[in-house]
Amino acid sequence: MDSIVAAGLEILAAEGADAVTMRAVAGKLGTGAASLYAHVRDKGELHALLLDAVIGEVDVPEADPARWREQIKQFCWGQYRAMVRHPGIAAVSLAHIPTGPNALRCSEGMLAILTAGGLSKLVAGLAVDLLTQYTTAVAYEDTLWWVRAEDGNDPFASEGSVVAQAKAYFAGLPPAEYPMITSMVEELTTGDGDARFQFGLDMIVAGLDNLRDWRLPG
Amino acid sequence: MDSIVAAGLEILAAEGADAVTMRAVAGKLGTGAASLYAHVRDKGELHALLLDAVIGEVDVPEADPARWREQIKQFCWGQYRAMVRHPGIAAVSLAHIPTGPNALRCSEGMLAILTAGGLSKLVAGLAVDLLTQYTTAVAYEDTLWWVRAEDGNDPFASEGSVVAQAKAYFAGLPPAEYPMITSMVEELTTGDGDARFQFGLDMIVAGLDNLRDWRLPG
DNA sequence: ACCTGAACACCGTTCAAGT
DNA sequence: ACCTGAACACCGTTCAAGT
Repeated sequence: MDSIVAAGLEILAAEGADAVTMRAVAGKLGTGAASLYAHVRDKGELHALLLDAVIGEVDVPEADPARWREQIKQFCWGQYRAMVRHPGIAAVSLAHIPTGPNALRCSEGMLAILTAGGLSKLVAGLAVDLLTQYTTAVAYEDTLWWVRAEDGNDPFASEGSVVAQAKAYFAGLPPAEYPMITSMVEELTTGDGDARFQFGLDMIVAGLDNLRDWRLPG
Repeated sequence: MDSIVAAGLEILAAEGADAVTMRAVAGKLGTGAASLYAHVRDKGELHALLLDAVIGEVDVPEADPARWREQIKQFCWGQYRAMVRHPGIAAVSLAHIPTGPNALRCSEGMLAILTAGGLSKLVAGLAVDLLTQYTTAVAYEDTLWWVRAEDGNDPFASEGSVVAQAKAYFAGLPPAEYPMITSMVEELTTGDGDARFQFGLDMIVAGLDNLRDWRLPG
């Protein structure tokens, strides 16, 4: 059952989330797909196990009230890097909403950091969801590039050329119809995944700072 | 080719994104799956067409510099509601990163509103990605509940009982291991999808207000 | 208890053949 | 140009049969 997770992670890294099929995992273990059902209820549970294994690699810092902004950013960077280390897992996370033991440990740690920082319980809870979702979504977008570069037939496909392609696409649009986009080509295509992730983190933390006592409408 | 989109949207609404197969769409049209390939390159293009059709329902307000905060929130609410009206489309959007003509029109309008509000071009561009991603992710989470309620065998499954289930789950955790979560059960499970979406919007706009001249690191 | 092969009911996509 | 049936190479899952 542990070797099942290991085999799944190998396939995930090599061929992406869609390639983690019952048959492929069983094949890597030298057996048939039906054998897996003795250890795992279905494909969804297998994916959930992979997800929680990856989340287990993320460090959660002890809450230090004076440094909550750095700490929450540091944690999210750890989660982001763990997902980038396992390309494809972000897709699994988006499809599942993680609830395994390691995910709980992360939520617990994030709540400790955020409430130590003076956020209300309600805002801390909402922030945990929002930060997790944001981190996952950016990691997912990064791996979309990876998959596309992988199975495209252009041997020069790489992160650089994807940006170049986007730049050419925006620049080629009719300026009359798209005055904003065509006048902002440079700004729209600058910055790699890491820089863009940093922007979102800075922005979310700034937003939390301003809404630490936000209340439900009505 | 227009009827293909209509058939796809019908299946999407009735059975979710996974049910929009070539065979199902062709079946609804009284033909075979192979016939669709005369009008559409592959399943991905079909999904992209559905996505752009839904995005076409979203209104984009004329930029009014004094009201950029309300305007951008209003736009995102429109996009959110359009996706909730077509359960399942959010999953398609997450998998594709929309680039159709209607998506371009939306990006153009958002950039106009945000730059009118005084955000730098760089921040406006990053904000468009972030807001679109946030809106899609929340709509997607909403429809996850919907799907689960749909195919669960519990006839009482509904939004209310999902929350009740989560509440019971959190309350049942060992307090020694999860002191934060168990002491915040009420706050963690309060607020429906709409209220949570509003929180994120308020937070993102507050964050943008504080980072309107953010620059790339280094 | 665990594993297996074979089968069932599905997929997306291709392709030769028709009109 | 458009449509079709049949086929290919896959899926997840079940189940009777083995050890």
